[in-house]
Amino acid sequence: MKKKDITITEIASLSGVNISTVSRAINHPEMVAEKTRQKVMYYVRKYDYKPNLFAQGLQTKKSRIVALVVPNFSNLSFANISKGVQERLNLSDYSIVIFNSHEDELLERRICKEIAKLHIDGVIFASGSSLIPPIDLLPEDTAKLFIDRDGSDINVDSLIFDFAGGLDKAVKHLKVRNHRKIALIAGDISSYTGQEKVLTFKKALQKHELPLHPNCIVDTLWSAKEGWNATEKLLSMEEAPTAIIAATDTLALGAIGAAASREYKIPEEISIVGFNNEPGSECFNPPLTTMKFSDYGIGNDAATLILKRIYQPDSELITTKYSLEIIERNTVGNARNY
Amino acid sequence: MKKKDITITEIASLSGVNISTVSRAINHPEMVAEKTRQKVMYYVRKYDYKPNLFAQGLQTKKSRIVALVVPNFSNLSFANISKGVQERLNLSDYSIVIFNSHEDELLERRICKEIAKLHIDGVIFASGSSLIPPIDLLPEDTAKLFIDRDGSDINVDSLIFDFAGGLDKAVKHLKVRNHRKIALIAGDISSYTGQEKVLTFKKALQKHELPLHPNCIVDTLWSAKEGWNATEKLLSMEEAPTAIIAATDTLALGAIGAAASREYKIPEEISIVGFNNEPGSECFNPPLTTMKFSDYGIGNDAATLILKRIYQPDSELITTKYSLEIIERNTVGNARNY
DNA sequence: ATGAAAGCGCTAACAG
DNA sequence: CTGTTAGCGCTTTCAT
Repeated sequence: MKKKDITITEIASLSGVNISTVSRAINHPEMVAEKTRQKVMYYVRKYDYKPNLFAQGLQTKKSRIVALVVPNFSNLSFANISKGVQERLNLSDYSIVIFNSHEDELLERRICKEIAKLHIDGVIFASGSSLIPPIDLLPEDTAKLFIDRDGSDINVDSLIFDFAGGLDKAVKHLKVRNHRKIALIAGDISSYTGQEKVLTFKKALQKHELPLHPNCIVDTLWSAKEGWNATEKLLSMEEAPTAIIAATDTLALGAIGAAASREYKIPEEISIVGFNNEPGSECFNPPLTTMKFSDYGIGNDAATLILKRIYQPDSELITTKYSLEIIERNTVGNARNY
Repeated sequence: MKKKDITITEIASLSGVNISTVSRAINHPEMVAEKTRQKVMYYVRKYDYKPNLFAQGLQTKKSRIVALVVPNFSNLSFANISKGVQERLNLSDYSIVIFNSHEDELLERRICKEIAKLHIDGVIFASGSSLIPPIDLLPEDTAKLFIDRDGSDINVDSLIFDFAGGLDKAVKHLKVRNHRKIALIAGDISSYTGQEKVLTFKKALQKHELPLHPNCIVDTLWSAKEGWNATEKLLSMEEAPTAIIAATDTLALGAIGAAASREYKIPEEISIVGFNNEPGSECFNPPLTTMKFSDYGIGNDAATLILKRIYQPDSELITTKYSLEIIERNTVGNARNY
């Protein structure tokens, strides 16, 4: 298959028209006589003409590529999000490329530079890492969107989860089952968003008239191992909590493992609730009770929104909040009465 | 930051030389007088000049981008592989973009077309899905590489795992512990590679003088849920196997969940071995005994190899096999004696 | 060692 | 409605 790609010039001479007419027939069909258009498109299809992205980009400064930047693959809701983005984008003949920053600040900066270099039209940052993405490294006219991080103060569209609402539901769910000492494995709280999570948790406890015990909010990164370690810490306290809320299912996976390894019966002796309903959490041992959002839907919305921002850079700033619903499985039980 | 990128022309006039000299100073330093070069590079650095990829690509037909195509994010070894690829590539000033085919044949084809359109220089296909990647959709001069799939027959470099060797070790490990009835959750066996896996398993059993029981090889996809379902099937047999080998840790996660939900004690009543040592499997309940390869190392090698192929398209075809080592954790025990 | 000039494939004025 | 033309920013002959 050495046959090199067919160019607009060749299509033009085949159709017996000028190259600019071919260009118009493709990009602005309404500017071309129906008959000419037909003729041109016939050859376009026959030879499967594809515009050369380099040439097109050189001219238009657009690549028709959107990037999705994720901090890791461990938070498996990213898989569904990416699928949602993918399918929506394909509908509009855009491509999606994924970058994994591996929760590394330097790498994230590097990625932004690459994105700039590739003249990518829009970037979706999926949260997880502690930092505000270095969007200053991106051209101003690159569309930007945050998932799970509020960018309204820096003029970036955002799709955020109602973590507060979810936490409230989770706490309530636990309180009804007699839990009085609830701990939070918070993920990364070094950031502003992280701090907000802590605040949110405190408020939820307060609202439900539950005490906040010292050391019951533990700061971690995002791997299962981190969840394990946090749980070790929690369960070795003099009076261990009877329930643990983990900020992600992956964290909860580690929490379950650690609790079980200490011979805690789940959910009889310790209750655990996760967040995100990541693929696989229905298969944990035991299956995880978790807070679910529509990951695929969010991906879809994200793609729709970024396209809108690409086409209409000055349209109104959007911040959408997604609610979380509890999925009851087998990691929550009743706390023993005192 | 509206300031548009600085171009080679501007650098040229700043340095008082012709643009072609600037181009040479950057791309072929040896062709330029040391002094001129210094002068040019001074301005290059001062204004952080970056060549325009579109213009460069239009000329050279190269993008300095390598794509990594994965079938899912569930097999978490992809995370480490991607990191290995990333870091090696960055060293050579190449970018990596990731595509997720979501185990969808159509999507995979679409992705290949996008890769062609983007004029990506090299593509690394990480296995998992059942099919041979549609590399015929890629230009002939795009470097290609398979991970975990043998492409030697179609002239593609491959990095493959010694699955046979790993399986042999796993079977032996189990046999020593008195297991006589061992089942395999095989992942997808509809493909050639899959069939080979089945054969391999049969051989391993034979070698260790173990019987192959009917229905003890189960064909699945790659999600945890699939592992769960397979295990349900296995454990509901009249005489259930005492040990299960799962082709990936994710599959094993489901296997553990299903076994536990049927009140099997792990590892006392059922032993489970995974493959790949995916991040998180050390935190399963109980922590998973699994077969490990150097995922980061493979990613690194993959990047090195694809770069070589890009620079020297006609260099000798390479097929490297990576061995697997067992990591003993807590999911394997002794089978009861009969 | 350096400059001049052609051209990669495409889009978008500008004419007609 | 269509053709002509001028670049987009860069690399690479071909001269000098």
